[in-house]
Order: sequence, then C-alpha cells, then structure tokens
Amino acid sequence: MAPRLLGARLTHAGVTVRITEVEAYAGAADPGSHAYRGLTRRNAVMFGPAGRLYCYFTYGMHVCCNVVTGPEGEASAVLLRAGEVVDGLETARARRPGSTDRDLARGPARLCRALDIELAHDGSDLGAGPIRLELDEPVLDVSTGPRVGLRGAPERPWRFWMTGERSVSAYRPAKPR
DNA sequence: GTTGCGATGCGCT
DNA sequence: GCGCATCGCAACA
Repeated sequence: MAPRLLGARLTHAGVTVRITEVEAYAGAADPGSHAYRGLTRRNAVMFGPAGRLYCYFTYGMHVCCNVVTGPEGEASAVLLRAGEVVDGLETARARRPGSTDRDLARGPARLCRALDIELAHDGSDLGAGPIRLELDEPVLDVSTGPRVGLRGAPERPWRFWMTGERSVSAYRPAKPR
C-alpha cells in the first residue's frame, strides 16, 4: 500500500503537496512502530479504520503525519516523509520563511508545516474533511531503502521514494548517543 | 555535498 | 527521568 501513496496529492488550507517519499509501519508486530507497545491515547487512531490521518508530536517541537492503511485493530500506517508543493506556493512559502521551494515539504515535519497540519488534525477523515487525499496512477520507478531515524528496530527496506526526485529528504544515519 | 550539535516538551517505563 | 518516525544552523569538503 505504501508505494501507492507516491504521487498522491494531499490538500489542506490552500496548499497541495504531491507525495514523493513515504515510510511503512506494519502494525503492532513492528518494533519500529508507535503501535508496538499496544494501544495508547497517542496512537489510538492507528488502531482505527483506514483512510484517516494519524498525527503525532515529537522532539518537543515537530508534528508528523501518517495515513492509516490497515483495517481496524491492525494499526498499520504510512508516514508521509516528503513531497513537492504543486499548488499554493505563496502560502507555503509564508509558512516556512527562509526555505527554498525545494525544501518546503522535504521532510515529515516540514511537510506538515507547509500544509498547516497540526496535532488537532489527528484522526481526520481524508475523504470527507478539510484535509483531502487523492491517489494518482501507480508510480513505476520506485526506490526502496531503510527507514530513517529509528533505533532498536531491525532494518527493513520499508522506505519508498520516487527515483530521482529532488524533494526526497536527505538520508541522515541514526546518531549514536 | 557532508557531519555535529542544541532546541524543546510529551509519552512512556 | 530518558528517549524520541526532526530540524536548522554552523563548519568543513
């Protein structure tokens, strides 16, 4: 399901982003997933039906968002890691002053900032509410690699991006602390 | 292009 | 308390 989200358009508050990079999280059995330790208040939306937005707050200042993809109870989701702003460029620029156009949605927290997606949007229905997701034709040239920034999770090639896309986030190896 | 580091606050053990 | 599905900036190549 994750690669099918590549090329999809996510629209909110006057900005549309074309998704170019995603990462899959496979339910409660995935040690890298927020759902690994079971149902909590924060990850509750992951355990719900597909087609909703799971938003979370991290590092004291950033919001990232996922599309829930599995059926109720499974807790599978896909993190939206990067995209390209294709509409509402002026609005997105105003939300991220100092950024180049290429970097506007290059990274999961930057993407949410460009779209003005916040914690309050956790659980939003992507087919009905103010946030809309429209799938595109399947992308043919897809690259895969290890997920970014996880510790204590086995390396699984569950990061997908459109080959050659410049809006894909730079790979930063997890830093030993 | 790369690497290193601090910011900052919530969720969970 | 500790760790985090990150980012922006500075320094270097």
